[in-house]
Amino acid sequence: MDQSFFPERQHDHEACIHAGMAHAEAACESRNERFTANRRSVLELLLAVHRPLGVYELMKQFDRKGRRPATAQIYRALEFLESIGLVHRIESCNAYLACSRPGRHHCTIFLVCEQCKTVAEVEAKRMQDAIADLADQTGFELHSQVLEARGLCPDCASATAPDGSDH
Amino acid sequence: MDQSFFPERQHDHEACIHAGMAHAEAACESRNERFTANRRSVLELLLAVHRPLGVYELMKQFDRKGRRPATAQIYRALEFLESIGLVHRIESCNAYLACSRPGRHHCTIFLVCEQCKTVAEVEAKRMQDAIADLADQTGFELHSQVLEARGLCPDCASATAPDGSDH
DNA sequence: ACCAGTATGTTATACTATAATACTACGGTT
DNA sequence: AACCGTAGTATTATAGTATAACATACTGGT
Repeated sequence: MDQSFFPERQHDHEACIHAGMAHAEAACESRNERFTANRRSVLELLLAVHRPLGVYELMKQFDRKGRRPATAQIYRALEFLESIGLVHRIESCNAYLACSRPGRHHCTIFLVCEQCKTVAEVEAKRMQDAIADLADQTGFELHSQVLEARGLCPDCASATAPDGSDH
Repeated sequence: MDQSFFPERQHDHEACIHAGMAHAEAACESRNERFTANRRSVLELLLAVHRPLGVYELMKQFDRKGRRPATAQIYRALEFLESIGLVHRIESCNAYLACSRPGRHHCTIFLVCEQCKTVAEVEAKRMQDAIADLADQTGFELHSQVLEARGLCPDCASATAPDGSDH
């Protein structure tokens, strides 16, 4: 069983944040967009966890020398980050997640753990194909799709297994 | 091209509302649940259109002899209707849709028209299978899924086609 | 008539989202 | 260097989504 789609317990999270920021830096540069302090802070907060954060959560953690930003500022940063594919909105959580595979614009599905809220972002080619076919059949002009699965990640599933066992 | 997944322009909408209410009646009866005035009104409003309605929209149209209900009442009715499969929440709209295939508990995907907001609810067996396989591969314990496609319904797609034609 | 359980009415509050406006920082032009 | 337009920020206000808490009313069974 391949669990590598969910972040491993002992993965090097510092490296993972670092890579995210570095990629963002490059992505902005290549588009001639500015990676401002506002945008930087929001992305940093999102990269710090592998789960979606709501705007209030972001706002509370966002510390610009004591001042709390208004929601509008957070949304602006999120909108920008989303527009260049660095952040995804998770519809079933009304919250935002740092992209774990930036630069690769594959169609993905989000596996959302209802217990620990961790989200795995995994490629969903088969589903993409199924949706495209379906659109063809129905005459629907497909623009985008929302694919989210809800349940328990491997760790939480084994922790809450009916017999309490874990193997 | 099969467009029957989207409601036809000239379909008998009265019959369609009627059938929805009749099914709801039966569903409540069979579960020993009460189909109260509150629940009835909300479902009627949703059945009156083939698109998702937000809670404010429901509230405004909801006329209990001049009195506007509070949001809590609407949410209570929605929660109940959703729990017995008569209503679906469309995550990407933050709004609620009357089920167009009540009684059949298949896995479905919602095709949401971004122009006219009409939603088609179509069976998605292939996607269900793909997700189940994916869950197996990743050790994810699947509870439910959110499948929504966004784009243009056949009518709106042809109306906004680049050449303006419609044939 | 009473009781228990369910649903409602109401108030309050938290969270999500966007509009509008004024101000500021940056880059390019002359 | 002064000017100017654009993009981004700061701030205020407001709309829409969602839930908690509590009192009241309805329903069915004994």
